[in-house]
Amino acid sequence: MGISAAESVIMEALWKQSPMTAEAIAGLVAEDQQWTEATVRTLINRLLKKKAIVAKKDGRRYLYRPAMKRADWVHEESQGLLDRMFDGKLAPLVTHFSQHKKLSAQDIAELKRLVSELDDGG
Amino acid sequence: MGISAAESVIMEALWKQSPMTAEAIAGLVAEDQQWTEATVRTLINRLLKKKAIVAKKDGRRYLYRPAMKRADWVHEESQGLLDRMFDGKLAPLVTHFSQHKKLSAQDIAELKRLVSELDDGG
DNA sequence: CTCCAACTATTACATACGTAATAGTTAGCC
DNA sequence: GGCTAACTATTACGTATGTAATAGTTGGAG
Repeated sequence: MGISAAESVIMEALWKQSPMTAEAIAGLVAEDQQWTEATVRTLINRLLKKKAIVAKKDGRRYLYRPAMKRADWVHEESQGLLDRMFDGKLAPLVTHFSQHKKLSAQDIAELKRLVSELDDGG
Repeated sequence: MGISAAESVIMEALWKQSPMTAEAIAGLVAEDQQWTEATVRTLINRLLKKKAIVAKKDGRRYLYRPAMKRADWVHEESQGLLDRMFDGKLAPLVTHFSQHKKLSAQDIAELKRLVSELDDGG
């Protein structure tokens, strides 16, 4: 259904740079993950099947690129979280963090700036 | 590892009211889910195994109650999302919503109030 | 005591996911 | 044109999850 955690590593690589060959993707993610190239290829194929990425033949190999925008994915995931635990709304999440995580002064400053800009810019 | 989506339905029921018997839980969640009582019992047992809930014998049956606070669970999940897609910080998530979801006037008012209170109360 | 009803515990099974190995195909080199 | 290296595609396998059925246990009614 959705993009799994492991698959999202591939997506992030492609959002950072694309199109890329499977080899290039493997190279990029190898910096953080302990995966073999076979694993990367499996994930690529699952993403293809899910239509989350597309492939275009380039000579003997394929070049892969995302079929969805990162912002859209981020939005789906975020809205999903809000729906599941914050009545679908952003404010209660902010409330939660303000009550539990003890936002840093910098976080608060950032939030204040954001909110004031919201007021301004629309 | 974590609490799955289906399992969280049981948790939410127990956070709403506890302790409860398996039957009572099944009754509560039956309003929203199409699950048989067997399914509810499976989920209860998995949550027990994960130590997310505890059982206490009450005569011939068990009473179940959460072993973790909802706020803690919400926090883990939320922080997980922030870590995975917002560099671990809250402000970028708010930025994302302000740019993409077109927050409603009410959302913005709420956010403004929250932020001003943050300033006040510490 | 024995049997049943009410509970709990065990087992089932399909799909998804994490992780990977092996098989199949094809573009070039000789 | 056939072989090999480089790619892709297929298959594998253990665990998690969603969903549930069946087996086992035990407190009470007779």
